[in-house]
Amino acid sequence: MGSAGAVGPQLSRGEFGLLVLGLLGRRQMYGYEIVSELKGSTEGAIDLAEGTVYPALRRLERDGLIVGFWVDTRSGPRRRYYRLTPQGESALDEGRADWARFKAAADTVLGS
Amino acid sequence: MGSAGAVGPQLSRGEFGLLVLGLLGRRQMYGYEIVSELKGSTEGAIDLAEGTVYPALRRLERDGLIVGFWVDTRSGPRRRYYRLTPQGESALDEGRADWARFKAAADTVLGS
DNA sequence: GCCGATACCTAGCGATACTAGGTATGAACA
DNA sequence: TGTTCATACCTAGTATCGCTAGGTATCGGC
Repeated sequence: MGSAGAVGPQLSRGEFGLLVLGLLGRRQMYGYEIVSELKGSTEGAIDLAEGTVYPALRRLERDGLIVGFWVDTRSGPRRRYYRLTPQGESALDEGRADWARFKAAADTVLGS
Repeated sequence: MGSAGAVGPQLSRGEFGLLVLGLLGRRQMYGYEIVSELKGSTEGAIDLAEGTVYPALRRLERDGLIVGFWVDTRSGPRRRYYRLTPQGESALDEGRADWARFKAAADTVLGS
């Protein structure tokens, strides 16, 4: 699934997971950073709660799409950074394609 | 809610409801028609199950965004048509704006 | 009379997004 | 010293959603 099926199921459920994946496709990041980066880079249009992001990261790691590792800091609590696995890169590619198709389809329906 | 908040919550939960609303913004339709119309006009990219569409229609009606009415047919079972209420039109406008913002934000994140 | 296409509906399941908390670290300041 | 703040992580519980997998009913054609 993912590449062949209709977009609906993919995007409706793993939508935000895909966005997290997209961020991690640029560079490795930690959860708290992802929350503020998402909000900042989208001018507040996408403002996910921590309670959304942390479980999403766990699911992505559970599914083998990302790997996490602890990094100690000089100031403040340690951070758990994540980066994409090869599987994650593939999933991101598929996700981007799914997103493009869904976007086009939704635009057709919404008449934008 | 709707106009002011971040797009995420709106779209992730009412996403398909918005698409149904978008179809009904063009003309009144009945459930079964919506299913095939969605699939057809998006070339299969959006293929919602009946078990998705009928409950969505009930929610939209419950929320006052659409109204349904039975129409007898000469051939086959009767149909329940739906059309937008004034509230539904406003919600569709807001939904389109939300969609545009979310689309732009997601494109930024996904780098498309 | 039976089958297929149409057209509606729902219970139950799995998954998600969010709320509303909680814990812990280190810096700044009095 | 100790209190507060920003950082940074986590999770239980709740509401809701999309889907599966059924079910019912109407009408035309054979």
